[in-house]
Amino acid sequence: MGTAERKEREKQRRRTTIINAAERIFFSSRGNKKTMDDVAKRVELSKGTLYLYFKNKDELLYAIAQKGVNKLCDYLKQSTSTTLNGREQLSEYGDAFVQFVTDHPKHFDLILRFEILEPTIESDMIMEPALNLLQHALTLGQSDGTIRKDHTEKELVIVLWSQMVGILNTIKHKEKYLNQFNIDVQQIIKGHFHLIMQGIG
Amino acid sequence: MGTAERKEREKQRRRTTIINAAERIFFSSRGNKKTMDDVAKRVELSKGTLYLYFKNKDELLYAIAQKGVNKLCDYLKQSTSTTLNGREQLSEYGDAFVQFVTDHPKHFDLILRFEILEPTIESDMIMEPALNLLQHALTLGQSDGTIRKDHTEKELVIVLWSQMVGILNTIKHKEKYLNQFNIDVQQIIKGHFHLIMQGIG
DNA sequence: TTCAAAAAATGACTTAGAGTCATAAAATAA
DNA sequence: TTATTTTATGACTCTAAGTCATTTTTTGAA
Repeated sequence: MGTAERKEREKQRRRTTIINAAERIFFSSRGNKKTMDDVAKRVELSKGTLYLYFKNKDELLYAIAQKGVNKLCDYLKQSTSTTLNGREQLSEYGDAFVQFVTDHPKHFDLILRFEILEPTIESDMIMEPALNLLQHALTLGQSDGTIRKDHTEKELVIVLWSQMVGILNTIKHKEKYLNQFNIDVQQIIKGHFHLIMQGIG
Repeated sequence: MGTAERKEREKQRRRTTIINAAERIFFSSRGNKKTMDDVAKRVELSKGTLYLYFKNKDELLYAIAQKGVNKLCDYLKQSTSTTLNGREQLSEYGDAFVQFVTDHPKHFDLILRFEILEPTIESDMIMEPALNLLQHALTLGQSDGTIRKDHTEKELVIVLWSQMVGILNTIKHKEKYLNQFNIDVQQIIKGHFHLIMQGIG
């Protein structure tokens, strides 16, 4: 009988339930309700049970962040077009990315968190799936001559993504400073893209 | 009589003593000795006293990070030369910065921490003094024609520094990932500088 | 020199929240 | 029906930051 299989499915379903409850808790702007106890209460399980499904709080957050990366990949796939050269495709991906951040700021914050914090999860390159998509544009550009060839696609994709993380980190954490100097966030993003598109060719 | 002045000086001296002790504690690679209790023990004061001199742990860390920024400014000043054009000066500053990070990795880690973490200190742009130096090179370059003028110096300096933070963050936190793909850190830094120097002109 | 007031220092205590584990309840299968 | 395995529970432990009533030291006027 397929008891084991059914149990496995139930386990997965419960895991998903926990992730969704946690998402609502962690993404709520309501004050300080962000503890595992809060999640447990929300999902109507005991705290101990949460720790049967997730090794620790970080693993739970990581699972939520992964959902975000999947969403981002959808955005990127959507903006993929065979009519574009590598350079144009890269630019499209940049726009799609900004759109994703605009549409799902909380998910993006969480992804940023895992880009930025001391790695707590073993296999920790949460963006990998999205980076692989980006890399296609670079490979394409290198073969159609629209992107420089003095660095490998892998190197370039890491440099580009790292720079992007830096820019978005500043936008998120230095809002006060930017305001203080009347610096427009849109201008920063534009400036970044201008530099990159000129530098990449 | 100058009692008040003397007291003020003693207060400053004690503050410095605490900062130095904390630096040795926080920068020690030895296991887990990184608590305020550990600092208190080291400096031979009670924990309560630490909180008379620093509002919280973060303020103490911030003071250490500021020492690091001062050191970095020394590096930048050292590499300033009137014989260079803006673009060349910028490049020199890049090298000086890498040298600083090499010489003082722990200080740099702490600076990065304040660039990256949710702002806990009110006036939170710890790098400001160093950014002002960088900005001189940009201003110079914009007037001698070696640096693009379609963005203000302030915008450019923020974009450049943010990108740099992103790159260094990746190097620090994604070491495993980079190794996994046999990616050389030096190549990443070079790639970054190549892109920037081409993009900035 | 004396001594009351002010300033500085103390460390036991409180707090918050992550993570644990002995125990109990539920599900399984013989 | 019942022994065994799986899943769930929540009271408890642990850690480290931050507090505060009390004590000690310093100050300066008499």
